Amino acid sequence: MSGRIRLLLADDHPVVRAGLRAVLATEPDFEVVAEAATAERAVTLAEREHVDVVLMDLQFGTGMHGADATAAITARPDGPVVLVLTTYDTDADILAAVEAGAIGYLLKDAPPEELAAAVRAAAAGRSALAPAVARRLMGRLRAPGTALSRRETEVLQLVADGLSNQQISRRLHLSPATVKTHLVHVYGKLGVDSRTAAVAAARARGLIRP
Amino acid sequence: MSGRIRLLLADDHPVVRAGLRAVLATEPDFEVVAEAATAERAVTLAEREHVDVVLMDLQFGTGMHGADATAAITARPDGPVVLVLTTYDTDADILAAVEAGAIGYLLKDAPPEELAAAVRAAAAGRSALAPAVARRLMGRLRAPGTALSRRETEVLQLVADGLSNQQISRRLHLSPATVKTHLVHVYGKLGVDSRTAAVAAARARGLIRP
DNA sequence: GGCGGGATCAACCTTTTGGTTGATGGCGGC
DNA sequence: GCCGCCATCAACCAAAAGGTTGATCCCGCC
Repeated sequence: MSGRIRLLLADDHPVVRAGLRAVLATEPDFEVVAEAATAERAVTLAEREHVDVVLMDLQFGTGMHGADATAAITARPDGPVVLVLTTYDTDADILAAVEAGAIGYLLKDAPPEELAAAVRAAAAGRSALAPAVARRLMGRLRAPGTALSRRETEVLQLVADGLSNQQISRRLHLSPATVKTHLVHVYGKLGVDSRTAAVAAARARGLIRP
Repeated sequence: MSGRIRLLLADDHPVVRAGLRAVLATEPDFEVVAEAATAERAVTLAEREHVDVVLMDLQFGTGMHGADATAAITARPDGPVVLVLTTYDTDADILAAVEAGAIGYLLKDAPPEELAAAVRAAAAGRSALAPAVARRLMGRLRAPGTALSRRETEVLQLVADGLSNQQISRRLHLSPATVKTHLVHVYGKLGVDSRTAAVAAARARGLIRP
């Protein structure tokens, strides 16, 4: 194994970047070589600097999303691996990050030791998932039949936006009966029995946009 | 002016605590004397240690909410002042913190200088609000007739969580008729005519937690 | 002391939703 | 070709939610 593991921190919060620096500085085999306050800057730095692992937030205040930056970085051959480090663990976020090529997914409340272990795993090409995240992925694999269809998700999103069945039927050029049918199926899959509960459950699972 | 400003950091994320420590350590007149990973511990430490300013997060993974801890700390005479430092800027959070007695409200994406300035202001008994927060409070003062009452917000939050009127009435020890009355008032204030639309509108305006 | 707003509840009625059953057509897999 | 899943629609009934009117109590304010 060659020298120290070279890290790039990508997070829009100065406090979080300082915290990561401080936490990672206690590990002698780590070296933080760059910081990025935006996703765009992270992509630039990842290809310009010699970096082994990128610690990537998903939500940036403005501009590119962390998942898009992850895709851009991992698309390059011989590029660094990307370890996602975020506050949220919704299905939508996790899936987006995994599909973008992230090698690991950590939550920001992780203790420092777990963080260090995940960075070493990522640098060695091994995957690193927070326990809560792993549980979510497992649950999704175990119960694939409960995934909402495209149309069901579309209808549910409009419900979350506050539309009535009739408004949804007009918006999607459907009969009100069809909207009701879709919703009844959604209720069954989510284990709820009202539109507001369905929206809450879908939000909690990250099935619709926040 | 007496000695250095003594600080207590209350946040459930180790990385954020380390970041605050690192950022505040660059100010020679600051001294971080304690850290708390839970709101309960923050209350204990705030009365046991000699502390001037508490930097308080609002959301803790489990247990007491930061606003409740703030209320408990500021209820004591000669206690420290509480400066709320959180990621969110919804009306509900801001109002809860202000009513709990917080002297300031900062967002975690604040640059270090702003953070330091706010701490000094708080220590001197002056209020410190992030610009986005101040804007929200102004907007609320300009349109007071449309502001939701405490009870209305409480009911609406439970609606957003997916509860039926009957479940809400049981949860809050109310009659179902009262829940309906509150909601009708909410619909009028928000300009909507259904519970799902009310939740969507309240979310868009930051009246309930995301 | 009155006035307004908040919080509480009741009765009544209309509209919307939820739940069920059933039916049609398309599409992909074994 | 048949089966399962998705998408579409209909009719019917029961339950929940929305809308109105009206009432009581308490509190802070001028």
